Amino acid sequence: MPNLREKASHRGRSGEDLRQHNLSTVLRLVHLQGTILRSKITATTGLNRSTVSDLVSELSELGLLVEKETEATSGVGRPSMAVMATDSVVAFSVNPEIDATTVSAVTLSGKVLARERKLMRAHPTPESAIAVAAEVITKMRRDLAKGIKIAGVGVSVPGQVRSSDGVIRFAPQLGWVESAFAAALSQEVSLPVYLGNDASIGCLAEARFGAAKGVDNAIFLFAGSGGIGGGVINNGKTLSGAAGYAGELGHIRISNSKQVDYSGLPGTLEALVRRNDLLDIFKLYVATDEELDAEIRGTESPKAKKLISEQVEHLANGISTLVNIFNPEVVVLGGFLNSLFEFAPDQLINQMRKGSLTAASERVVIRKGGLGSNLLVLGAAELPFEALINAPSSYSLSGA
Amino acid sequence: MPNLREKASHRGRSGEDLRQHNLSTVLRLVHLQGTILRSKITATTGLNRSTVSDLVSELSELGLLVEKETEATSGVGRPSMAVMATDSVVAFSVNPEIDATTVSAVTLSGKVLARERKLMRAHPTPESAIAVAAEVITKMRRDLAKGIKIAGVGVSVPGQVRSSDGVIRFAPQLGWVESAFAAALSQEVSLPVYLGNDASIGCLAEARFGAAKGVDNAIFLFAGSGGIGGGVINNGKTLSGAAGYAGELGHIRISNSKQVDYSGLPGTLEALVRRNDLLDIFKLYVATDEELDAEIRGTESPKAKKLISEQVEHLANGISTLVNIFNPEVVVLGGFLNSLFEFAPDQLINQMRKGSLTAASERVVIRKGGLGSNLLVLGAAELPFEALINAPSSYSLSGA
DNA sequence: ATTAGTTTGTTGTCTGATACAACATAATAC
DNA sequence: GTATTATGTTGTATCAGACAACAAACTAAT
Repeated sequence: MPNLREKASHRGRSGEDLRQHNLSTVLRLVHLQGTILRSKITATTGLNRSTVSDLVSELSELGLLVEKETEATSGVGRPSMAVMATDSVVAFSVNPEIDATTVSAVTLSGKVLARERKLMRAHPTPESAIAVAAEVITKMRRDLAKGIKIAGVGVSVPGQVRSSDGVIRFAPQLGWVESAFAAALSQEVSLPVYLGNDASIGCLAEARFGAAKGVDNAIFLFAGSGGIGGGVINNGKTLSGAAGYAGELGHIRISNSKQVDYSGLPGTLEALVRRNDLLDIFKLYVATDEELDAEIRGTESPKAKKLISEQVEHLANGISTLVNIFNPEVVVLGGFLNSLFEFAPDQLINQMRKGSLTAASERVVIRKGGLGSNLLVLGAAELPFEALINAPSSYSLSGA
Repeated sequence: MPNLREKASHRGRSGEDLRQHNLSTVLRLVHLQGTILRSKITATTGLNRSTVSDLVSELSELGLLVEKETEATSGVGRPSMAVMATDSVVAFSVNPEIDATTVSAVTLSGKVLARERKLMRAHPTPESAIAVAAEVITKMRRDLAKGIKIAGVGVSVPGQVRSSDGVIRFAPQLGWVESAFAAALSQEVSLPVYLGNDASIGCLAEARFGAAKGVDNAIFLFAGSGGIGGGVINNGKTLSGAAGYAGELGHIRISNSKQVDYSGLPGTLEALVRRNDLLDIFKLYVATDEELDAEIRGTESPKAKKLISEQVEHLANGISTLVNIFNPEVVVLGGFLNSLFEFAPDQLINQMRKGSLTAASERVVIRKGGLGSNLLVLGAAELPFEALINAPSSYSLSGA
């Protein structure tokens, strides 16, 4: 028999857990909503007015949120207090890429205080990326106002991350293998460091603040220069899998083609929907998603149209499979996948329906990702914020 | 803004919820373990001895579990009381098939008290299946000892089920479309009726009592005469999707073949791994899984071997995709899929690894389903039991 | 302007659930 | 038989949330 004590599902709850849960619930609500009336918190949580009052003042004393009188009164009765997340708690988000490493400072209230993109001359190693990140974080930290507290660092990794210990298993574009990235960066900056797969993080951001806001069952497909990543929100929670590798939606096999993807797997979505093939046909070497989108929109070339159309079909086939598996409400497309969708929305939707069960696909909505360049910045910052929100009264915040 | 009150994630908890949660935790533990020492409950839940004592006696008074002195003492100290689920709470499970409808009575302690398989002369309609099920349930109920309470009825449906209202959307083998099965059966027997997809139910049963017992991340693939179904356990919970249709793992597209499956979708796992093709090659018209398994094991025909080998490859490709998506610890195979696996385990494993990410597949174990014919019986009974366990003190049990 | 009505914040009290400590009980070990 | 160990039982303490009463701050109607 496995050790049952380990399983959260079999743990009992005590009064203190109750308090923690309710503190978390209130803080999460405030964090997600930005600003929210205390009366709204009461209504949403179902807790008593006096309890909410108590919870809010405890969170206030912890320095996690701020109360403000509402000026604009709407309706009869005593106006309710507005509650908002503090600007004084910050998380850093780090996004290592092939040619640059970006570091940002994000407040618990969702403001991006600073962003710095450090171009890397040589192909980055984990060590060089850690050094750059540590340097920028240390500098930003000095520049922050006194009294600001740091929740930690979130890193979006274009590759597979073992969530339990923050090890990068394999990041094909960067060529990184088995790097204890979180531990090393944490050592450098003396802050807790959380790692996540970039697509999972993007999914989280879209589900919290973007195109799938408020949706409990969503799929996110995101394509960049390094292939196709994905994430899944099932019942409001990120699909994680046993070791945290779940959600590799680019690597679903949709064809018996021998064409391989960036991880060497044949016939997958990523192998058949290739940004580089599109760039080639437009004779582009490098292009931003915007430039590529403009080409796709404007092209009159039958050859290009044929290629695009084929990719739309492959994408639809991939989405079909995912719809059958997950029965989502929303499918969010990011990067050039959205350009494909907008090129031929009907073709994509029809082909998707052809390949999926009626019951599962009848209510599916396909949407464009809504957060643009802030996607990974906000998403990565959510990792330390999530840890903070899950343990508001015991989480150890660091000074600036 | 969506109505936040609806979302469980934003609900606060009060003291009563705490009690409910702890009662549920204890009852669930007892239900899953069969018999468990009170000291073990204390250790597992982390709750205080006195609290556990209190919880157990409340559940005892509710007639949900029984305490017994342990005779076999092991170790020093006062012997702990053994706690077991009562035999006096029963759920009925119903399994409609093309040629028969099976009804069983299962106790909360996991014993199958009765089972009756009613052959259906004509192709069953929802109405005829409901009539048969109601008749058998009523008879069994009369035969039960006095004092036995009924938790409800669980139905395993070979098709897509909308979990919210217990409507069968589409059951291809049975030819049923849009049937309010749960409501109708509930009307007949005056008991709460819960519906589930057969493969999801099988998955649940395997995860609770069978080959994936104690595993928090598992995939279940089950093949019968009606195609391939599947279920997913993610973080200990059944994957449900927005409307409850998630987990249609037979309908993942793995090839660009035009061959369609029983739902008319081309190139899917179900379209390419076909029981009927195997039957044909062995010149069988109908066969049990055991008979088919014997043929597969014993065949010397190169043609048959080739076909089997192809099916193994397709199955491996399907599993690859699922492994990439879900990163499970265990993949459980049921029905003839297990025969395919045992025919060529190395081929299947190698091909699976070829098609999946190293990180995701390195620890995957493929196993044979361990519950046999009790699979759906136990699984379907879990549906009402689950409802009971989630609200032990307020669930309304019916008399026998 | 005054008053009634409405909604929300605040305060003190009550209830209920779990923790804790002390004691009782039942086994083993020597 | 006594010491030791582990568990059940009982009474008390603590803590969190519910509830009721009241105060506060607004709108609307007269």
